[in-house]
Amino acid sequence: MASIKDVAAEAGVSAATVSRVLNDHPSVSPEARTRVLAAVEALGYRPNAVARSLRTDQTHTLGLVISDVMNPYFTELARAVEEEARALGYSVIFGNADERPDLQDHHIRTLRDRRIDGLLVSPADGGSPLMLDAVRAGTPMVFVDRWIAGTDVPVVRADGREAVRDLVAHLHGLGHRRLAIITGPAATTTGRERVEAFREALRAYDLELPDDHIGQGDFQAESGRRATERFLDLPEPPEVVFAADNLMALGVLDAVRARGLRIPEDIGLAAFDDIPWFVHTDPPITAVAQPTRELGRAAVRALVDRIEGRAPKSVTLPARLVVRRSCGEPAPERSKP
Amino acid sequence: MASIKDVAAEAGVSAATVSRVLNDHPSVSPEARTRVLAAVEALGYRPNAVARSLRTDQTHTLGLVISDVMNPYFTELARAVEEEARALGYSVIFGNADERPDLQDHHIRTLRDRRIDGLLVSPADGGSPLMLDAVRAGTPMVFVDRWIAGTDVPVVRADGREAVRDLVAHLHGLGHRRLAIITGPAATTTGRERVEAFREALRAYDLELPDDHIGQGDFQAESGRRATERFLDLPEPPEVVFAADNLMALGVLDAVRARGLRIPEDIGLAAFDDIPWFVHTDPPITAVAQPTRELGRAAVRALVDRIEGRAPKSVTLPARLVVRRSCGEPAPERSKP
DNA sequence: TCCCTCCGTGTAATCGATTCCACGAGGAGG
DNA sequence: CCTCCTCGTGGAATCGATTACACGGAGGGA
Repeated sequence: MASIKDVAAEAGVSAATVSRVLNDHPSVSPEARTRVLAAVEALGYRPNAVARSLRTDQTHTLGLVISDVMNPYFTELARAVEEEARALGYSVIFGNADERPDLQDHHIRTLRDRRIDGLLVSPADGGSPLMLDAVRAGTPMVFVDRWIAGTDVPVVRADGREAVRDLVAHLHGLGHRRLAIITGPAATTTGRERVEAFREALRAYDLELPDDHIGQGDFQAESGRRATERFLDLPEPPEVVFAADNLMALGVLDAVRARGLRIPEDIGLAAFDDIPWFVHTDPPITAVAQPTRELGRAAVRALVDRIEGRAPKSVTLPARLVVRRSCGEPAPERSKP
Repeated sequence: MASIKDVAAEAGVSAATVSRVLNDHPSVSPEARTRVLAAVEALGYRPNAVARSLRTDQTHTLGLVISDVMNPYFTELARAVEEEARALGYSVIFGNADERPDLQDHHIRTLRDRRIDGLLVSPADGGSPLMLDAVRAGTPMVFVDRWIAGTDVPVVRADGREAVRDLVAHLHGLGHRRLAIITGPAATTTGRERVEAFREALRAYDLELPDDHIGQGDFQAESGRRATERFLDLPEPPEVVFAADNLMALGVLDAVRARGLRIPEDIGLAAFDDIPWFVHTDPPITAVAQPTRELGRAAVRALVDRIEGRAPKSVTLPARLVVRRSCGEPAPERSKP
């Protein structure tokens, strides 16, 4: 692979001049410029990003540590992050933590070893020493979706409070009174917040949220299945289950189907996170939709602001309720008569 | 951030010795080794991967250029690739080509600029000059899922021929005779092969595949919708539609639902690629399942073999039919009486 | 005419590692 | 006791870029 010296030789100038042309430094004569450009063309020269990074201490690469790639919500987030990063001239290295703090640490470590310019994290836990080290060491960082308290890292996230209130209003309007929730890990902010928002919304209708109506989940399908089975074994099972993410909703579907029960006739279902497939499940699922792409874009912008010396700002975007049929009473349909 | 010199100073040895300890070179005295290790610990030193890469000409990074991240099949593939790569000591940089050749080229270019050790590609087209350049330049490469003829790049893929035969047998057994297919882009091998396999399987039952029963799709949901509408507008619409990927199957679902028709009563549906959600759609969808994780792992192993100087081998794994209810006649269910 | 300034360019240092080579000490063998 | 080999170590070159600095020549002002 041709190096800058080869180009310099071909163009009959020094490597310094080639570098100046490539970084369009002002003081290069027009003749030198054209000769260099011709040599670059002739050799198909491409600057070695590794060497450049070593010298400039910039990799133009961002790290994204995501809790679970198989979760469509995070997939969409990742896609949006990559798009915006590309638009701003950055590449992205993804790390899939699979909700495991040890894997999360692994990725943070290797990403920092590679001297990425900044880190986008959706923490799987309350913050490992390693992550806090990274923050303290001054690695530019932005939290997305989930965050860790007690740091001054900017946070880009959705606020579901309003949408959860709308959901409870919707359920109450349909006559449901015994509502249950399957939460995420208490170590995650989203795990805690979503129960809190739900509890608060219930309070407005003088509804209770007894402990046996709170299923402890981990944002994975299997935990949704287990929690649902426990609900169904209750002497008086809940009328509606609210899953705090889309994968656990899948688990609910599984469990309900395994017992030969039907949604919404036997039990209702709602989910946090809306994804394309929810339109096509049996039945279509009512969900709280996050502005996922905007979150991804905003997160990258905040991180790049931080990297390039501008003040990054935290962003909170509203989520909204999308009513479908999984809690009873069909949403208006446009089917032909 | 501490460098090797800082460690050397702290340990009272030269940088060369530190390097030797870290790469466990045999000739280092035990005392020097412990002093260096202590200094590394004390300073929290981590080698700069950028500098190391410049010197050794190895980045321990693979590039994965995928046609569409939002497609669950590729997501699963990406996950498997990252897992296996991690196990072998490599990181992965993903590039999402979104089925666009220009984006694919962009990613190949920036990945090569970053001097990735090898490239895993699922080509969105028949091979751009840039991709062929990369092959000719000797960049270690492996094609996964899709491939490009006329290169000696190893290919890791699934063979769906047998499973498609099983599918046609299944459909024929259910009494269906007018079968249609929605294909992928003719520029992709999977786009072409799947029609070919289908056509061949039909021939065994003396069934025709008239042109108006071939919908030209592009592996995206919208094209599945459009093709289905055209099928439904036919004087005698097909009895079953076979979508050549899971996203186009989603489009079929959309189109059928929009007309107020039902699956499988009014029209049957089968898909290439099985994904978790197909169990939960209305109705559950019959699909040809690829051994996605094994493909991902095998692809990484082949690529790493190539990188590390061993002879890489192409791998073809069989796909298999998973029968559900979307073509009629329920599959055996374990629901309680 | 002389001097100062500015412009274009090349030389060399630098980033942080790895690795070749040389050197001194110590042990083995003659 | 001398020679030779091995072992542990440090010095210095190297990877491919960027960039501070020096230098020569041209041009302008006094």
